[in-house]
Amino acid sequence: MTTIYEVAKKARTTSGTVSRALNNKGYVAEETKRKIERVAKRLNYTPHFLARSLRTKKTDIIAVIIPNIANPIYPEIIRGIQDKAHELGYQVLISNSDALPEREIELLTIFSQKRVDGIFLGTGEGAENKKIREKIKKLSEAGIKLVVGGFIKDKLPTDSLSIDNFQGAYEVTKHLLNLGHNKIGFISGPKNARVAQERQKGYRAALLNHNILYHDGLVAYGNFQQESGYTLGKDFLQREKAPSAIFAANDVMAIGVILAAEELGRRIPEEVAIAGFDDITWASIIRPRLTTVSQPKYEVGSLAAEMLIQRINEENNRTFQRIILKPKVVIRESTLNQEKK
Amino acid sequence: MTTIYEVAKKARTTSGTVSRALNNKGYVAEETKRKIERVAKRLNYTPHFLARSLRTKKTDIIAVIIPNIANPIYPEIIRGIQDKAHELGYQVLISNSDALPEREIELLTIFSQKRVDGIFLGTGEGAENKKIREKIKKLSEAGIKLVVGGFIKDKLPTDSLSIDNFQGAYEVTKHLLNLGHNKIGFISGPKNARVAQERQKGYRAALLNHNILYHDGLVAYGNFQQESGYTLGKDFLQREKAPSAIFAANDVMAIGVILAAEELGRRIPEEVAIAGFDDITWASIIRPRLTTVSQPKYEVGSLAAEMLIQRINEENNRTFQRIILKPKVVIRESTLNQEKK
DNA sequence: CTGTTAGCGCATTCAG
DNA sequence: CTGAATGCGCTAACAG
Repeated sequence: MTTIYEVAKKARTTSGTVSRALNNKGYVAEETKRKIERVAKRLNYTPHFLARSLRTKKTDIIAVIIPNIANPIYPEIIRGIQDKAHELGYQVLISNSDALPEREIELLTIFSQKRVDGIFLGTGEGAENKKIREKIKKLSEAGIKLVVGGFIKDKLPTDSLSIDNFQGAYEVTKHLLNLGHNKIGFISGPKNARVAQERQKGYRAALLNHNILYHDGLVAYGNFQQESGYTLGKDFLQREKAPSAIFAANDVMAIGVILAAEELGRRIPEEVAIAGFDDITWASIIRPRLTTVSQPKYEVGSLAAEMLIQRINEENNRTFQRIILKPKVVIRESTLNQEKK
Repeated sequence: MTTIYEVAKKARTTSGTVSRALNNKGYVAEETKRKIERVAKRLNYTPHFLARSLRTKKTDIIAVIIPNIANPIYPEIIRGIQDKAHELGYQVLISNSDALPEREIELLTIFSQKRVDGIFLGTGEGAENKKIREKIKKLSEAGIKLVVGGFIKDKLPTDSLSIDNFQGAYEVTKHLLNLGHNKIGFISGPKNARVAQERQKGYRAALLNHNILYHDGLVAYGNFQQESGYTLGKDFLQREKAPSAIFAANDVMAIGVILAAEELGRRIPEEVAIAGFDDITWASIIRPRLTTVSQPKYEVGSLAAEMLIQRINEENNRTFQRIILKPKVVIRESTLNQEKK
């Protein structure tokens, strides 16, 4: 590796001047600057990232912690983060927590050891977990730049963003109710997953609003995987008094329900209407196309990266942003069968 | 931030000893060691990653360059890479090249500036591009640890792995021929994409093997996106003498073809058989389920990470591995409609 | 077994 | 405008 000293030597000057010249900082005569640039190029000089970082205390790297990159809602979010980050000169480190609080904490610890400039925590159950809240507080106090995505409970000392899960669920449920369904099954996520809880609350509130009794027997708890949607959906459909509509807390499970309905020979939406949440790519490819709640994934990612990097670039701002994005219900054939052209 | 010096001071010793104690290196008395550990814990000491890296010349980070994380074949590969990397103590930096050679080169340059210990290049057209080949050679000579995935043309001075694209395509095509199709449309990828070229060769070889004339008119060039599969598939199907089978160079385009067929009211596979390549998750969810060529994505990622990290941990080994994995044809309803239970 | 010393490569003082 | 000196925090080599 060629160092700044070698460049300085060949250019008959010193490291300080080379540094200033190459970084366009401070004064340096046009002529010496040109000379230095020529020599640097000839020697194929490239600054040593680590050394520079050690000095400047900036790595130009942000870390992203998400439950699982293989979960179809994340790639697009990640792409949004990456594009914005690259645009602003940052690289992106990505790790999976599998939504395990211990793992999230472990990763937060690793990344806060001065290897990255900031961290985006796309939390699983996340902020709902006490240990994680404490960890976040601690990091924030230690000056670690952090943005939390997903569900945010308290006024944590971080910037955060999430979509309005309650509202989204409320609205799809209302859509189903308006179609005349009064027995709607809900397939939730893991009991401790805050996102699922919120969606469940939205579902419940909509029922209430329509004067329909909330009934525990119509709520099943899955794990956000297709298999669980399939199993629980099948169970719902095989009951003596099966619900006429099923709303799953995410699209992946909703697709499982569609497969179950198909297997049982139930027509969708005539015999059973099905709705999901997320609007993953495949929601509009599967047949029937899936009614769901759409969140602008790419934009969420992009916005998250922007918030984080902005936070990185300012000192001691103790007012935190809390952005809650409005979701949008997308009505498709799985609840309403009518061609619109 | 608390440094090693503060720990040393409180423990009434010096930085060297603290370093040895905390890293379990060299000799250090049990007692002093315990003391140091206690103090370190009390002060909440955590080593400064950059400083350590500058000294040891290791970052414990690997970089991954892929065309696009939002392309459904990548998340699983990435997950394989991440899991293996984490297991071995590495973090993973991920960037998208959008299969643009200039972008690949740019990213290779950035990452080789001592910010990562090694690079996995999951190339788009990649090794087929002269500039990239040169770049790879240069980096290899400079001692940068590199593993290239995807299609590999020459005996480049790097480890590499890819699946046998030719073989996979050959076999699905043979499958179609054996079903009696003798007019098989092929939807390729971009003309400069080596992967697509190889798959096309496999298609062609299978035809030849069955004494069927290869016909340019039966080959269309897409861009690996669903939309192009849809458009080109529709075009094939609306011809006066439409092919009775269509083989697309990847699943995403094949799904586009399925949608086109559906829209035109053609029954699959009775009126048109459809096959893809990759076996993405959705290939088995879409109806009809898609016949395709399966590659063990998670394992590919895991293996790639393993190769790279092994390479990182050895000095000056100038013999390079070239692994070519065997793909497997998965027959589903889109070509062969029969229930098997 | 432990303390001292040096230096990784750079950016930033501070004199001049 | 430029050179010299300093130190970011750590580990490794060496002397004791």
